[in-house]
Amino acid sequence: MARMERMAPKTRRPERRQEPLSRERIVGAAVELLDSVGEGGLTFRALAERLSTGPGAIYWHVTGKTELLAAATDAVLTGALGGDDTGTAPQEAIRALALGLFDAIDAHPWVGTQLAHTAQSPMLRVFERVGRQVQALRVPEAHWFTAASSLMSYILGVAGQNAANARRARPGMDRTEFLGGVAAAWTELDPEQYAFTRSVAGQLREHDDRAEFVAGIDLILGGITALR
Amino acid sequence: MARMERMAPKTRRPERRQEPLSRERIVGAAVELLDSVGEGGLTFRALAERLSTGPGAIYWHVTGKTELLAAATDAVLTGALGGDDTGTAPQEAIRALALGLFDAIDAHPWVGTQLAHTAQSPMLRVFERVGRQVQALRVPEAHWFTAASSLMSYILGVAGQNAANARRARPGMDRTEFLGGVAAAWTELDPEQYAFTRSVAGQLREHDDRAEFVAGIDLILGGITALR
DNA sequence: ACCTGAACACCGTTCAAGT
DNA sequence: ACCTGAACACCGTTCAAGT
Repeated sequence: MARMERMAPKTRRPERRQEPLSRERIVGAAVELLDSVGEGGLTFRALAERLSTGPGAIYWHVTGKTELLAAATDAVLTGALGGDDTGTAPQEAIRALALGLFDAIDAHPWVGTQLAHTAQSPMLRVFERVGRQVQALRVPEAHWFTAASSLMSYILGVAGQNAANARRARPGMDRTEFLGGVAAAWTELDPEQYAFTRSVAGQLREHDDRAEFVAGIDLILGGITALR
Repeated sequence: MARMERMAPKTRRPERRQEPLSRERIVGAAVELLDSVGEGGLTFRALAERLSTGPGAIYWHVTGKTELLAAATDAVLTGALGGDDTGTAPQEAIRALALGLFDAIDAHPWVGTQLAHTAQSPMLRVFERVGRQVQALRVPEAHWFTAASSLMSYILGVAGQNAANARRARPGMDRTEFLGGVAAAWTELDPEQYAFTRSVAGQLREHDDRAEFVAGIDLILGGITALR
């Protein structure tokens, strides 16, 4: 009896009584659903069940599925943009920002798809963050726009494609095992049509998406700093 | 009566008798439907009507919607990969290839979305084409994979995002009018949160997606050639 | 071998009715 | 003001039946 000191709280544990529905709770549940069951799993009925209501209730807080997906995307991206760059060298700040987005999209692959659909406002925030570092790199003003938009496009574009690749592999498969399989497939391609691809199959096997991603950033940064 | 020389052809116009269904015709009709009514308009029922059959007939030639979309994407991308690079300087060949893809995706914006979903084989073809030019640039072999995959990711990623932007603007709106509107909106952003974005609103106004796209390629090419 | 079209299970969205 | 849940219109896919 003394064993499990179950000092009952004075007030009953609050029964997990249904908090009221809210845009915030809905978007949160949507993100969870997207993460666990994928884009096809996000259904107003499934979402309603998870929130223990009817599907119609959701429409009181959200105009429809499009807005719901946009809000979910926004939530994830906002989380990834949390860091603070003050005091960091511009190149390093850009790498950190890029990796934050890369990891967020890798963890929530459906965000990659959404980026192509909506997501106006998060993109603007990315643009601003990148742009400030471009300024800090002392790039001539005439090149600011090009430099910032190239970087942003690369970051979001590549992160999105990486997520797509990840989705293709995923089914519990081990990473190196997967890469090995693809590399093996490359080796069996037609030697004439795919001479180059075959020649880098080995590099694929020991390749690291994340490192490759940063390497691409550095290529662009190299091009940008050459502008001054 | 002589006015409209309606010289009736000897043989009756061939009645446009129903050619038999085929994977090719189905994919062609799907591309047309996607172009004209967008991704939401591609329906087995709509497609069947356009081909004057029932929806079930399509399943004899195609396993489902996923394969249909992949095939449509493949068809467009294959068309864009038509050119021949032999005899062109590598940098120029890469720009041409990139622009071909950019224009194709711009003309068929739904391809941008699909790139994030499937499209394994067309990506491999892009990779090979880009890779050969990377070799021609005399990049050290250890960097082949990184250089080629950075370029490909940038090309497909940016082209896809451009298509998404285009879709946002499209409704018949004039291009410069549209850019002017966005630039004006940028000018009204919070000066503290969006200092950089506001400062390049003018550059946005006179900016050219296509030129910007190539400028980004050149940045990467700059970084790549710095590797040797 | 190929096509037909009704039928099935499921979806986003609406809305009268409730509290 | 907010929630309920049946109902509507529509979707991808299947399949027995036809030719």
